[in-house]
Amino acid sequence: MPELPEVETVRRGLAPVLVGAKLIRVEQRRPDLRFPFPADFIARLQGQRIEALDRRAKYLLMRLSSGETLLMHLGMSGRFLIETADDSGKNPQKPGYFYQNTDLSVKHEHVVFHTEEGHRIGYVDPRRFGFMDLIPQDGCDEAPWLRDLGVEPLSNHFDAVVLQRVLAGSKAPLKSALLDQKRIAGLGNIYVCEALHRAGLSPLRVAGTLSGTSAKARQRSDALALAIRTVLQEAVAAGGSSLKDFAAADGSLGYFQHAFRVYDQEGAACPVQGCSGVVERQVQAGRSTFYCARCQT
DNA sequence: CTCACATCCTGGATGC
DNA sequence: TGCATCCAGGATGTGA
Repeated sequence: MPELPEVETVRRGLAPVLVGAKLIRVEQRRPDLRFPFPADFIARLQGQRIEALDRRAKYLLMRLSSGETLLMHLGMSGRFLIETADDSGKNPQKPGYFYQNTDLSVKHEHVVFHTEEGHRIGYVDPRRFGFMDLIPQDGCDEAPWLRDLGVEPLSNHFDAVVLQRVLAGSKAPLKSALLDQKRIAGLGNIYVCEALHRAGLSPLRVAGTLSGTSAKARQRSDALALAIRTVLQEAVAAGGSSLKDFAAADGSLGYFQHAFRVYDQEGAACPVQGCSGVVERQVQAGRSTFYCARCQT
């Protein structure tokens, strides 16, 4: 579930259950995910009260009463499964929640949080590209995971001028530059493709061409900054995107995938009014890029 | 420094 | 049905 809108959706789903709750028991089912769990992981969590649940880029940050922060990254396939004490598995699904205890979610449930309030929150991650760490709350922006992250695209600190600055001098393809978390934090493959299409910009264009003082560069960076904000806002409002993997097990109700204009739409007509192009797929830096070569220039 | 690429891991879809 | 192959939302470390 891993781009910014999906992580934000998870945060909003978990917050009502976790914020203010006390962790009375934590289970750790294996020594590592993508990386080893930190030393004394269980002991540093059990007994802590959760004071807040924040998000930075694609990271979830659980603020603990001990003064530490539990940092969690969902990788490609990480998700949370929430059950309440009186939940016999028949409760209706709620946005951002994953209820069904399928074989897959049991087999790949690596961490379980039990709260004093009677909730059981399982972390399920088949591919184990996710990870967890404990970092100090004071100066947590200086933690290695967060230190080099770029601007938060939904914050007030992001606009066309900032976009021009972070792309200045880059000879990388625009698509690759936007995926670079050091420049803008939180974009992934889907929303980069979608934002570029909305802005009418080619993923193959040299990123640095959006910088500079020409009217064209200004116009392009304006369009892209707006497209990035808009697509992320719409996706967050839709509860993120639920993709086809683990379809039977996936209890997510995010529905932004129905609003994709180019992502995973190879061969479809370009949805731009008056454009006669067809959505193409091209591999860039080892990953699929979807775009319309006619209206994205 | 910047960029392209392989790599970690598992499961699903597709093709023979 | 079985098996091989390819693909997937991410990010890091390497080597050029």
